[in-house]
Amino acid sequence: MDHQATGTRKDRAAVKAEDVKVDLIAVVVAVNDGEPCVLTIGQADTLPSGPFALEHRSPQSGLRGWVEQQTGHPLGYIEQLYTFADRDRIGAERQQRVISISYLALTRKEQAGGSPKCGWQSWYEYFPWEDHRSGTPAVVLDVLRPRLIEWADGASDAATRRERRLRAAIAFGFDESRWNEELTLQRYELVYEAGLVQEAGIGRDAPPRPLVPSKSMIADHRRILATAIGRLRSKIKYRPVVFELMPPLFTLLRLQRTVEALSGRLINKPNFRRLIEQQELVEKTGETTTETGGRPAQLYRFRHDILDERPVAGTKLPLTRA
Amino acid sequence: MDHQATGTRKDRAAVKAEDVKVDLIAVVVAVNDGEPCVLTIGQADTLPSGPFALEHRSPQSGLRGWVEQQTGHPLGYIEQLYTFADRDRIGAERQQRVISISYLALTRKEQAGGSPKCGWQSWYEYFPWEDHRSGTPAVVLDVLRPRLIEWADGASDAATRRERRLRAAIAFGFDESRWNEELTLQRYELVYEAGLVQEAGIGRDAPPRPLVPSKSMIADHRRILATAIGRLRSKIKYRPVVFELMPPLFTLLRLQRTVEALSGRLINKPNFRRLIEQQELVEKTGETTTETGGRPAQLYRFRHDILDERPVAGTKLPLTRA
DNA sequence: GGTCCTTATATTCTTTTGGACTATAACTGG
DNA sequence: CCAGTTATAGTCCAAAAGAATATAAGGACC
Repeated sequence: MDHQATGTRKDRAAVKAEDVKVDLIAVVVAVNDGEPCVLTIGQADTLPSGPFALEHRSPQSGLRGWVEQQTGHPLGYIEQLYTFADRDRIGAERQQRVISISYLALTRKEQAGGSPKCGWQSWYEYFPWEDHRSGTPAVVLDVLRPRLIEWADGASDAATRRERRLRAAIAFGFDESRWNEELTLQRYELVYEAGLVQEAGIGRDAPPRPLVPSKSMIADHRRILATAIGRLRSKIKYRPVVFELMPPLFTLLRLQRTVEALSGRLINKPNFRRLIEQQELVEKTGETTTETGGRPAQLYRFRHDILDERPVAGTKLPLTRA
Repeated sequence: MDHQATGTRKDRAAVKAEDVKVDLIAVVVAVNDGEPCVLTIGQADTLPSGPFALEHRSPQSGLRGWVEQQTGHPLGYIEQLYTFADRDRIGAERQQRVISISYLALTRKEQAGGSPKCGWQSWYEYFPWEDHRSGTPAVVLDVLRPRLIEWADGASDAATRRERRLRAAIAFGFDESRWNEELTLQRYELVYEAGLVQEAGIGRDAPPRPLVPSKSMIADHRRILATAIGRLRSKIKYRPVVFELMPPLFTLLRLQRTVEALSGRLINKPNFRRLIEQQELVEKTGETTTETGGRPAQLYRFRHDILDERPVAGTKLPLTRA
């Protein structure tokens, strides 16, 4: 039992002396040319991060510092994501605790000239099964589905087999259930448990199952990214955070494409416009642009003052109903 | 600028040597006799907590241990709330970093015999302005409203005055805006900034403003509780977590009273029943009870299997519309 | 035993919302 | 000037959500 291992308050001095490391880690998101992107550093696929130091007033301010230093990008909107602190999440056997406080940050690519050592990666390179903008991707039907069924049926007892099949069906929308774009983390965990991604093999008796083609990340950064995607996909439905990703002036179609990029699914155009307009989140500037081809489009601007007036205003994708 | 103070990666050794303390802290919630309650320990109003130690596999398991040891209560549902880590959140001047990973846990009072050193406190004793079940409480209209306006008008420049008035109006639903029960944290922060709670005076030149009558908690535990309440009020709308607070068998009215206790507002009875029934979250047991007085009520049971079938099923209070 | 009170349960009506669809307008490029 | 492309406006319908009312079934009290 856990509580027998916790010790008493007298142990506190001993606890302090342990080797604890606290990291700040950022998932910086932008949408470039209709692709949702995440900021990475170095050669490997690594999220910007750095130790939480005593000089930092708050973790947020520390994070801003690290990201700006490592990537040259100033951060605007920041939101705490999750604190990862399980014992064997990093190195399996090292007697060291690594606590990572993760954050979701939203910016635009053009914000500043990035350093050479960082770059934007489409998040669908890490999660090719998450992009349903052109219908269900082939990798889901041809690769994931059979492998997951195989994994489910590989369980020793019938109850586990049933449970695994059910989880897979819900997460990926196999049987009657529909695709739910918010279940990014659950899907990643399934794929991980089934041993279908590279990082799943580390530190255990890896079954020689062939992998689902996708880019990996170091340590558990891919899990952190999955957490961020799920959170963002959920959040755009009830908070007007998309505008953090938009330039000052934009057309309604561009706004729609941005939301579609994030959610990974298409939206009905007239309904999207109606929703945006009736919420009064944006206002016309009077200017138009012909850069879109076809009839010139109105340029809109986000009404920043609305943030003060309405606390829970949302973008409300027309995706809600079952 | 923050990033100039962060140092480089070479500082890591020095960072490790710093005095960092990581705590786990729990907001354990139950609903007893129609009152939403939080579990506290000791004489003072203190949330159960303990240091995060290397023996703990995960923070969750560590938390379970501490709470069970300090209160005798085993925990069921646990969810990470927020990680508090600002520098001067505990002692003002000590050169020590305290990081608190906070969790929201849901149980029932009857779960087990609690230790003598712990007890349940109605959370409306800490937040008397949050209970709108009998209409807007007097303390909001008679005390908070005038004091907050006074505080807003005390600002030096006109812009700040306007902004403060607006924030107060939105958070408390003063002018045209309606009461939004999810804004618990925003309201606490306003009350805190205005110096109307006891703990606001610590470590700064406290203005001699009379306080709003309410119970306080040690350190920043009241803020953590506010965070938990807001999160829970939001969550019951889209996830069936209320049932963690219910006994195995219950009547629909009791379920409604529980939701009302949490959200702090009344719900239309027929609509609530319809909503619950059409979602198929519960099933009749066939048994009835006469303990409610009046016509005997059907006893229902939560359909636990629904959790496997539908990921995003919610309780959906009839509170959504503006 | 009947009356009244209490609570449970069923039903109706109406407004609002959100999803699908169609039509028209305005520009570009050949 | 015609085809193609995109922008914008409007209609229709089904589902959801709010409010209110009616009926059922027990207990308490006289």
